[in-house]
Order: sequence, then structure tokens, then C-alpha cells
Amino acid sequence: MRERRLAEPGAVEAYDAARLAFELGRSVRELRERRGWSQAQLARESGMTQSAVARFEAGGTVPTLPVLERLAAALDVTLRVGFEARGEAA
Amino acid sequence: MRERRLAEPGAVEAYDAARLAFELGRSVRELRERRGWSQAQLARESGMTQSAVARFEAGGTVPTLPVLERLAAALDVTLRVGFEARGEAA
DNA sequence: GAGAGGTATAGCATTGATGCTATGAGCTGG
DNA sequence: CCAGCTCATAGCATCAATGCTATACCTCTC
Repeated sequence: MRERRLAEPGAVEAYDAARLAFELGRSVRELRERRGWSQAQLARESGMTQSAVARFEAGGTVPTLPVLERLAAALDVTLRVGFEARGEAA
Repeated sequence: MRERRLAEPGAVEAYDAARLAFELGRSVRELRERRGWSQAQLARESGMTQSAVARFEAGGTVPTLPVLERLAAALDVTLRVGFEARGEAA
């Protein structure tokens, strides 16, 4: 079929992903500190290592959904992922 | 520091991830069909290939956030990812 | 039957996130 | 000063998602 991609994978999407990673990291750090947990404690509870938690909280990588789910479970919150119509508020 | 992981990476998390993948795939298929688009068209608009779209819609893989963002942009919807307190409704 | 469009699937290469270990910097309390 | 804790970072191995190409299957139309 010889499809041609119109969107370049390294443009706006990369920026959005980085921003999302940053905000998710901030959220987790906030939830973690609210519980008075160290990175090592959260890592233990979520099946990660302290280095991975640090990397994630700093926004150093774009997290995967399995990781987000494990973090949510450890922090006793619910992970919400979905689409909504443009303009709809939370 | 010698941390010990308590949660096994292949247990409940895997199930949740698969379920999330399945539901996200269903959402995208619904949004795509509502627009009357073929997989190839959506692929073109979102910078993917038809095979990747098919794989994703079938729930064959757990999508990454950059991919979800590109799909959302192509479908003109907003991707929402975040944590919320347990029990809070949408 | 041939052709075209839409979808599913396969195989392989690439890329990136994570696991893992180790270490450094900062800070506090002894 | 030293010990301990916390967080940040580095290097490497592994794994999984995606890109890419090709192909098979189905349905419709001619």
C-alpha cells in the first residue's frame, strides 16, 4: 500500500511526551512525599529500584503504562488513562 | 543499599496493563470508526503504519504514551493521564 | 474470476524504558 | 570526623513497543 507518514515522530509529540513525563513525575513525587516515603520505600512497594524512581520523578524518561500502574497501586491511587473530547474539562 | 522488591513484575500489573491496552484499543477503534477512517488513514495521520494501528486496536501491545498522544492528536481528542484518589469517580 | 479496499498477522531491525549495580553529593546526628 | 540516610547519576543488559515490509484473508464490485 506504500503509506507515507505525514507526522514526523520527533516534533510536537516529543515535546508533549516530555511534558507529560515531567508532570507525572511531579505527581508521583508529591504523592510519595505526602506519604512520607523515601524513593527507596516507594521503589520497594512498586517493584522498582530507587534509581528508576529517581529517574522517573525527574522526568528523565517517558514512563510506560505498566510502571504507572505499579506506582499507582503502591501509592493507593487510581491510574486514569483515556481520551476525551477536545475542550471538555476534567 | 541492597533493596528487595516485594511486588513481582508479572502478576496483577500485567493483567491490568493488558486490560488497559485492550480498552484503549477499543476506544481508538471507536473514535476512528466514528470518523469513518480506515486504519491506514489513521496511521497516516498519526505517523504510524497500518500494521501498528491494527496491532494496537487489537490490544496486542501495551501502547506507549507518545503513541497515545499522536493518536489523540490525529483523532482530535485529548489524552488524559493521571492519578486520582481511590474511589473518586470520573 | 479479477481487482480493490480494509483488516490481521508475521518477521526483523531499531529504539527506548526499565532492571540492576555502583557511586557521588548533600545533609543530619552522633 | 564519621556514619547513615536520601536523592541523583552512570553504565550496561534485557525486554518490549514500534517501524517497516510483506502477505493472507475477507468483502464488495465489476
